[in-house]
Amino acid sequence: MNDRADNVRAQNAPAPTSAAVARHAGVSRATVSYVLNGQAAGKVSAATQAKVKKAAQELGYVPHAAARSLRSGSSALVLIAVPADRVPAFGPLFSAFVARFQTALERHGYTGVLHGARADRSPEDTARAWAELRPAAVLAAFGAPLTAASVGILRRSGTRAVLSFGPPPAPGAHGITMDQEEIGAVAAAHLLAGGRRRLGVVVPREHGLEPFSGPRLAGAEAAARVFPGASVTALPLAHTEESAAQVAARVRESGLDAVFAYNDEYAMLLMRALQDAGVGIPGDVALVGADDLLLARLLRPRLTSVRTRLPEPEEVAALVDRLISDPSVTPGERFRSAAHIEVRESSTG
Amino acid sequence: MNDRADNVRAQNAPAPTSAAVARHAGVSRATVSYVLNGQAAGKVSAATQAKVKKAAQELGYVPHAAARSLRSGSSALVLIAVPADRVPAFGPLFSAFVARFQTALERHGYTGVLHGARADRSPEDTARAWAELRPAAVLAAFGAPLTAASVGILRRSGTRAVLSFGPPPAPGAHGITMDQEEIGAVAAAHLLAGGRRRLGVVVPREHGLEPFSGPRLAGAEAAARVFPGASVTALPLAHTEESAAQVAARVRESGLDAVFAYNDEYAMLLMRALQDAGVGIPGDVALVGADDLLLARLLRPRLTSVRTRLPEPEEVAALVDRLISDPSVTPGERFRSAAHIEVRESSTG
DNA sequence: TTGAAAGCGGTACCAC
DNA sequence: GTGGTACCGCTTTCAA
Repeated sequence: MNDRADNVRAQNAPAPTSAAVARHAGVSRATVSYVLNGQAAGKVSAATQAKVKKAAQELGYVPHAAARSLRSGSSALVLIAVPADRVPAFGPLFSAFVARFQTALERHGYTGVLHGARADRSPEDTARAWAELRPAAVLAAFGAPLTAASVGILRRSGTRAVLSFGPPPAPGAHGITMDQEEIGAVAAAHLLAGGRRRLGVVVPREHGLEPFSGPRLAGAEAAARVFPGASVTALPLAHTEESAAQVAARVRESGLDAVFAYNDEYAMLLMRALQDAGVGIPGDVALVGADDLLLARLLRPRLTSVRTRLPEPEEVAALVDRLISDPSVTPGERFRSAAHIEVRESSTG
Repeated sequence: MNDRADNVRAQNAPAPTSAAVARHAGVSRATVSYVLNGQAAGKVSAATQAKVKKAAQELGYVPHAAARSLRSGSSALVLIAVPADRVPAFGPLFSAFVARFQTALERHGYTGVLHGARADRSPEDTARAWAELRPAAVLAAFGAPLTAASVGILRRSGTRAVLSFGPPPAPGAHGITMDQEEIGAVAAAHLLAGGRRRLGVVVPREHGLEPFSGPRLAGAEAAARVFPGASVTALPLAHTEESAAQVAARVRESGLDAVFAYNDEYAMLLMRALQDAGVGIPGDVALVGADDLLLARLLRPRLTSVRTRLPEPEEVAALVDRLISDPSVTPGERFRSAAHIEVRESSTG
């Protein structure tokens, strides 16, 4: 073991290039390129191929992705953009999606990487930062900023596919849309059908969830409009116990008889606060969450939850691949989620 | 709106290059480079600078990061590698870390991206995949495969810093180590000090958590060894209700009086199952989780939880920056977490 | 103050 | 079957 010496060597010795491999194998760079890219069939003799592979092996040669994509004019990079300050808010559903999506992309020959978009920049600056990497595709997830202008920046700089994952797509982008309004509407419709009329809808205070909370609230309001005597109250709630206690008090004072809590995690928070405040669930207040996490089944009472199916990561990867191959396809929505409600104890009775 | 035409244009018109900007501004490529990189002071007249900037603006020019790093010989990319199949298991703590880490890196001039490492590849193949991107640094988090050989591959291909985040570092890598044994030891010591002697330790069945669950179990066993009459039983548990019910039954039958449940999420799962099985907490069984999520305070009884502080993302970013600037620094551990236990109702009495 | 040109690492056409 | 070489977009020395 001689770490120190290794380090010094590592910083002095430049990375082996294909030219180095060629020299070491006694062939030309062209030959190296053919062999190492499987273009050697009928061009390079088996003996030469073996020599080249051996040389590459011995030198520890690793191709330089940047040089390759510079020459070929297209990169294998797929950017999965998420708003950096909201990452913690997404939870296990999205994490699982990303993990499988990256794997699926790799099978199609792409490298998917997650890139956090800073919130303190304009959508255009953000798009320029992405465009510098010359990705083959950008998937802007969950409200990562995407405007018509930023789509233009990306496309002009050679990005072959721009997709919006979550919110409706910006003009020029393809969309994999999860209908947030429907989630609110389904939750509210269930509560109204159960006889509740004074609905509260949690609106997270956490910055950046507006693209979700707004439409969910709107969907609930729309559903309530068709029920005579129904009302909907917005309930701003931060993800802390203090805030939950305040909202619980407010729920009691204003005599609400049902709450759609944005998602399961806010629902758990609020359920505790309501119970601590002596509010019976579902007796006094019916409670509905969303996402249908395992969490929902673990709460007591078990939590009714609206589940919106995410698309299969493999399908999205295939779509991205298709769009990269043929970017002339007219932008449009390719997937629209359907919301389904899993009724449990927290909203019945 | 003419999306179709825009698309066709987008695929035909190549991305504007610095040469295009030069032509459009009527200057040389060199001048463009100086102006756009702030090297223009005392070299280029103000009038020319304005011309260049205007031209870049008009053409929608975005520099090509690959070409730049190819020429300059160093990239601004920092790879945050995580095992793809384990991403969902990490939870909000790590997500928040990554978000802030990326932001901090950006302030140092780097671009941090999350890269999922497929589990079905050898550590060396994985390292080669990373090396193709020629990152300035690689942070292998939470058991992304890192061996002495893969560190070598990275360093030889020009990666200036290789860090391990979580497990102890492989030879040649720097380490930001979170001591898993200590977590188990602290939990067990607390339970033993409270008079419990028949300890169970949850070992998640989910693949890929072994680097954490193993040491946590070992730490608990070590702590138990100094208490006469104390025993430790490993409790394999999958993250499902069925599995939890089975483990709960087993806990009751084998007369365990305390369980360290790996983390808060498994603790919640098991708490429910135990309560459903009529086991009193903390009366019959004391329960301890880890991570100290908000979740822990929301459970009833409130959950005792071992918290291990993560390093500040800003500090890690600064460390990465320093290592990139001076890669000759001898590898070593730069941070070692300290575990702290937050005692609540689930383990007292 | 500006421009010409070399070259980073790889690819692929064309000639031998 | 193999090698020479132009070129991808950008930076940077060296001359003008």
